[in-house]
Amino acid sequence: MHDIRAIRDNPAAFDARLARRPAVAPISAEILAIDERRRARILAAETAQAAQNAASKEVGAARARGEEAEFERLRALVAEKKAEVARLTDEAAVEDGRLRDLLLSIPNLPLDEVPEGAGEEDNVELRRWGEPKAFGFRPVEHYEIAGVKPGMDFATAAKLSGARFVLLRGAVARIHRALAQFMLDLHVAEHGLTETWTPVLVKDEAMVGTNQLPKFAEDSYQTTNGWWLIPTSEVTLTNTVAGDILDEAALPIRMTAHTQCFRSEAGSAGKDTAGMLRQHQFEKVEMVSITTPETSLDEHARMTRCAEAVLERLGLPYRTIVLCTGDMGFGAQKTHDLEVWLPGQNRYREISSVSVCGDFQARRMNARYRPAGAARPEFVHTLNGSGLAVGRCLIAVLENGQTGDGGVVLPQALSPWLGGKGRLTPDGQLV
RNA sequence: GGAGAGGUGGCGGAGUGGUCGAUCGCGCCGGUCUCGAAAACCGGAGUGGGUGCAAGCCCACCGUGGGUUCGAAUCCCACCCUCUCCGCCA
Repeated sequence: MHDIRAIRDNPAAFDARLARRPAVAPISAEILAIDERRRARILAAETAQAAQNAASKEVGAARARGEEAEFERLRALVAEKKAEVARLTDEAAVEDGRLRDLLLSIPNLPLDEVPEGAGEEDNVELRRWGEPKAFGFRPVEHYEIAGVKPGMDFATAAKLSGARFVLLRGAVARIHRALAQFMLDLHVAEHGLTETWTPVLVKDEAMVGTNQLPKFAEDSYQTTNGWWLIPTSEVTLTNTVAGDILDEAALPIRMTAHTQCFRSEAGSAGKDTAGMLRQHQFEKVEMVSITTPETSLDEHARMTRCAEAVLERLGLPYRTIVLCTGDMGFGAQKTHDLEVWLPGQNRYREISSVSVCGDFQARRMNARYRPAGAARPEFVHTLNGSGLAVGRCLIAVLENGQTGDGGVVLPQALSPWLGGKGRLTPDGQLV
């Protein structure tokens, strides 16, 4: 959410920065018009309230002095003011709600350094790591690998749940689990993140805090009693500090969690329907940092490195790109995407997204810290990043390790979580 | 799900109709004392909003939302949350 004072101070600058996102019209004039109405109503309501309070104080005094006529006069005055206050505060609340709704629906401002662009095609590659392997055969997609087929069962999942679900079994299920454990252990032991286990059902306000609501309700699932299934543990991890005033010494807070994630994939009909690239339910190891404003950009670089480290340990070729203004998510100031090489598709595909949100989410969830020595609390900065999407990582491991005969050589780094085993045979055995 | 207890400022904990934004203790900040520190003593400090060049002034906030009353932290209603016990249960 945006700072209304900042918009008031320099509406043109706000519009200009916002305009760097495509298809966003100038909106400061509308905001300021509502804000002016709002402030006028507040002023009127508070003036009336002050008058009521003053009269109300005199009422008691008049009665104590036994001035019956004065008592009755003041009583009537209070009653009159009271009605006025009720009407004016209602009006003020309407305008206040209108302003808040509008502010909640406006995306974050891209940092100046973010490249301008309309969409995916304008993203800028920052670096590449690893060489796509030269196979002596035509590599296939993960679900086409003979050794994978027995362990990746879309038909049974469809029987249970429908399209965009998968059931993993045997060796493939174990590799999937190993990947998640490997990621968590790496982040905890070597990157210093705090392992966290969170609910996956949350209240509205948590979803508002991390900007899934109010605008993107159709992308998530809701239970009959109103809970939302988290689309990412960014929601729970980031909202751990909602409403808090933290000591500066407590920052940065670095968390990681491995959770189920649920997405309706509304609007993605026909896209990535084969295999387990895009599912309604998937696992992700997420990273979230809470920092001071001064350190959030450094933290963004650090978090990106944490995600990259996962792919490097697994020996998976990837590239790191910075998203252009047209491809960036709603809450981000700047986003790095990691794209892993998928030989079956002969292209790089997104496997991680690392974003710095500045104080955008902190304002929504009222998360602050008290700078050392200073008097007033300030909003924290929040960051989130996948480290990594487990299902997609499984795909990458399987496709990059395929040997052409239906088998797969697995990354050495996973060995401790695979009981020392390192290969998937063409008939689906882990050996 | 049932019964009971409770939700007050960074923490603990008073306060059951007005003068309470709220006693007090701890912690925090500044000062006196000290070579320095501790102790002691003195002083300061909540959050948000409105208004003003500013000093300041005004409004709101005692879990949340309603209500009663001239007036609510205090009374009433609903809801949420926490704790204890019971039930059920991975």
